[in-house]
Amino acid sequence: MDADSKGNAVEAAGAKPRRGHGVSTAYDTLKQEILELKLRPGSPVDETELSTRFGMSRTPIREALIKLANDGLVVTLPNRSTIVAPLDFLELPSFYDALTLMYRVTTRLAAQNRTDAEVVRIRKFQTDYAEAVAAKDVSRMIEVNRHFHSMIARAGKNRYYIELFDRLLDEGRRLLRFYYSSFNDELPQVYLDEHEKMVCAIEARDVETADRIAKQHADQIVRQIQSYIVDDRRLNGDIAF
Amino acid sequence: MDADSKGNAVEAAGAKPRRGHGVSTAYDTLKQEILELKLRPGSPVDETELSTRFGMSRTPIREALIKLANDGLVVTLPNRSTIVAPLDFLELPSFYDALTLMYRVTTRLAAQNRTDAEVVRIRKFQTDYAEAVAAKDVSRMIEVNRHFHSMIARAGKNRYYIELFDRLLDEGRRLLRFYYSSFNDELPQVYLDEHEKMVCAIEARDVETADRIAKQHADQIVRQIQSYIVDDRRLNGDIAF
DNA sequence: AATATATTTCTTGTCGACACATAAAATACA
DNA sequence: TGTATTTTATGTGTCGACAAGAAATATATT
Repeated sequence: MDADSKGNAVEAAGAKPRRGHGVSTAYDTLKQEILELKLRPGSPVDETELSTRFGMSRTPIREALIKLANDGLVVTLPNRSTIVAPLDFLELPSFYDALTLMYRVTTRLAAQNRTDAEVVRIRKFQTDYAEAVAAKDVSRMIEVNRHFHSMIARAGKNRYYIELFDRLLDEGRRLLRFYYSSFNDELPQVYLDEHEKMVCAIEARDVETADRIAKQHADQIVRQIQSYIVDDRRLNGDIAF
Repeated sequence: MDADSKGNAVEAAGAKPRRGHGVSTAYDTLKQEILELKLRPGSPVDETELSTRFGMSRTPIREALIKLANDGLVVTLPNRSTIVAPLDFLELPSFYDALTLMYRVTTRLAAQNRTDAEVVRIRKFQTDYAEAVAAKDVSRMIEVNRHFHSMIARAGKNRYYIELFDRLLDEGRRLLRFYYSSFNDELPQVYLDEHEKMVCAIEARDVETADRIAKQHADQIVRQIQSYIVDDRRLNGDIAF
């Protein structure tokens, strides 16, 4: 399972790793792998193993793990190994609540504070998303979707909302990944339309409409995740009969 | 200025510091000092100096600083000394906005989800606050105020809101500290009354009232900070004439 | 004298090693 | 056979040291 993952991220021989690139590469790589579920939720993360894998000392690994712990992507058990943060289904209601609120607030603020340049950048992600849908590249869809909404939050220019929202979007990315097998071809089109309306409202500086669409969009996503979970339950439930 | 601060946090000789208490003591102490403005915003934080001061290696100091950086209390300049996060007045509008929203959301949720035990604990902080007001202990007032609202957020039981709110409350603590000289004796009583109404609404599970009081309370605090800043400007403005 | 270059200094980023704490394994005991 | 205790093993927490990078100082050059 992790046999081939060893050594594939080792710096190429002869490369000169700049001072301080150790932590960032470890952090970025691990974050990506956690979000894409290449590292399974709950699985242990061995510092020593990572240090050999990344070809660096344990110190930068350690610092990267602390950052990941602060992002909520990893849980540190004192004196014992740290593990990839589990997907806690009991906390899903909190997640839905916060996600919906942040969708609304960031989209509202974007409609208020956007610059023209930011609208252009948001539209770029929207076309990227459309391409991913056309290509049926689910992985890319999930990633671009995250960037799309993150860009909207940035146009809102509230540092606190941006950080929380990014975190929620990452968590959502893990959830969607977890259930991406049940993705059917209908839903992406709904998202695409909602995104379009959202961009238009932001461009028109129509705060109330932006708010309404954001709420609608959030509800849509929450319903989707919930339906995934129901489907999942049904599969496991078969055994009981 | 920092002459007497050296060595006052060194572990007593002969004490056996448990494994892992290094980072937490450094983290807690530094956090406290930053929030109380004993460490001035923008001032450099030297790892080596701290390691001698706390009587431990640079490694745990480093890890504590990374955590503080993630809390936004410290800014790390690559290959350069890290500094205590400056109070950025340009970001105050964002801060007001987020603080108000979090006041409302957490108080709403507390009214919805509180247990009886939590109401008791919230009331405890309320009486502590009253005592601090009676004793005119501004420092304690600011600290207890933070715990009071943090406890309300905890009663709301949304992890994401709790974390963001705690961070905002800490930032607010620094701001209040910065201007605490202008504290007059009228305002604390207003807060006390509002807190009382807030607890009653939470106890009665009256979500709408809780929301209204929270907004009112947030506006009150924002106005206070703003008036402080206006007074501050006026002082500096005199030079221009 | 002013600018450009070399040197020194100082702090961070990284390393390898060691000691401690916890879990798992092995043993003793009822 | 099941439970309590000791032993081993594995991985973390901490340390001291070294090297790289940037600012500050000194030196050289026009």
